[in-house]
Amino acid sequence: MLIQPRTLKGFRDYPPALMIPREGLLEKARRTFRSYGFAPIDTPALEYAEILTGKGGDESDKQLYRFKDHGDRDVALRFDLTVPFARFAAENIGQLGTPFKRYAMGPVWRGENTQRGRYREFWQCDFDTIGTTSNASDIEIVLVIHDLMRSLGLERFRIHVNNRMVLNGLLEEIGLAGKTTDALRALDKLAKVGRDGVLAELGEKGVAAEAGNKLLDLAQVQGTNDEILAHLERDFGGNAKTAEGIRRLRELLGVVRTAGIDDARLRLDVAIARGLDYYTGTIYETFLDDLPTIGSVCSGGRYDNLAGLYTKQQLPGVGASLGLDRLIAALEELKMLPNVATPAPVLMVQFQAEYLGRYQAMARTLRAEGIGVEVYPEPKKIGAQLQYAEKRGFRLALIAGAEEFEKGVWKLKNLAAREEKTVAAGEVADAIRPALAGG
RNA sequence: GUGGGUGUAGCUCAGUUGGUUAGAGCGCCAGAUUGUGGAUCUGGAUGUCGGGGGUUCAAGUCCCCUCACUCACCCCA
Repeated sequence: MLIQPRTLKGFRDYPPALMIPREGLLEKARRTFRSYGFAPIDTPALEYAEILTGKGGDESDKQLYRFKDHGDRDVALRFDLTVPFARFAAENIGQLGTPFKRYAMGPVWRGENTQRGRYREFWQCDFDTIGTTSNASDIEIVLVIHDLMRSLGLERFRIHVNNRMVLNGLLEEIGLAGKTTDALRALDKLAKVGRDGVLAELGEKGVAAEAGNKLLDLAQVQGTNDEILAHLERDFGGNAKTAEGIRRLRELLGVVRTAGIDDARLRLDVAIARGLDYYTGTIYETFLDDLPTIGSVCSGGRYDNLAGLYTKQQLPGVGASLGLDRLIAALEELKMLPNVATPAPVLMVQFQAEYLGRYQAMARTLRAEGIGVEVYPEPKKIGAQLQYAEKRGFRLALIAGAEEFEKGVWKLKNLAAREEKTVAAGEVADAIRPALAGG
């Protein structure tokens, strides 16, 4: 009896067509993080359950993959990279010193129901700064998100920002301080369920219609980012928390603008709150203009108390996380993924088997020049080999037989253009480079 | 986790009120074409109808269970 080959719900295989762009995105993300001075770290997939529970709220506890290991230890798979980082920081901050900036990329697991762009195993690319409450770090996160998205080839996106202090202050002022979580969760759905929907949910949670309306009025203030801030300040600037939140947001907008980023990229959105309980200040979400329904592809915020669960030392932090698999799902849907199943751009046609040695010699020469070359393994008909090359997404093919070797030349074929030119043996690499440069 | 939808060839799908050997397009393979792939022609292979069980003389079609995908809720990357 054969075992049926299959994967678990929410867990996936990654064929070359997914893995090649995936590795490309990871490489670009890595370069961006490093360019800002974030240093790489990694932490285990498995942690003591007590490290992870109670950090993201009830919901993330429910979603935890949790079990007893062979030593009867209560363990769980990480559901994000931020909580393990807080544990790591608490353990090692003495050696690391502050401020400390790190990036980490790896899989996380959440046992929730699947949906488009939503899996039970997915990769996050996290970047965080800990050890400082300086708003400069909050602002830098916006710059990183922006440059990250651009480096990944995305132009049409918008970074939504908010600050929990603004919301917390507002809630205090309208008498909802005790219902912060309920109120924020309801408010978070504004874009989805509309004003009446939010009011209804607030009503269920015991919030009076008057307070609910007040909250919504504020969350729905229209205008430019600056106008919204001015409006909030006028009405609630007297509250210390709100005032501080506004100050930070205003500085953020100003610095980002001065740093040369288009205002239209940033959207002050008082309605976003984020479900994770550990956020305390600035909040970020990033949406694709062409596919907003897939959700935020890069989110995060400031968490000033997270590491406090593991150490008495004050370790505030701020950061965000790129949802790699969700982003790839979006790119796939937007047909922005190249249909390439080969990581090497050049196919060496095995035209006449007796010249295999010469083919391999040329392939090695090119590889030494940094050009990826695959030598076709069988001396099949040239047409068949070219067809293989096109199907896999090779850019160029090299062809040579007795005639060419006699003259000391190679035929270099551009697969897409179906154009062929003859190149002297010593100039093959030079001829290939410009042909590959054009995207 | 809750509720709705879907699941037929590699892909996109058709398949009438249950009724013989389950179809189309595209793709794939071989040949026409033993130094060159987008065309044409000829020939060819395609499937446990997601899986299991049941009703029936008879199930792709009806019922139950299960798995996966998908949408909504919830939550989130």
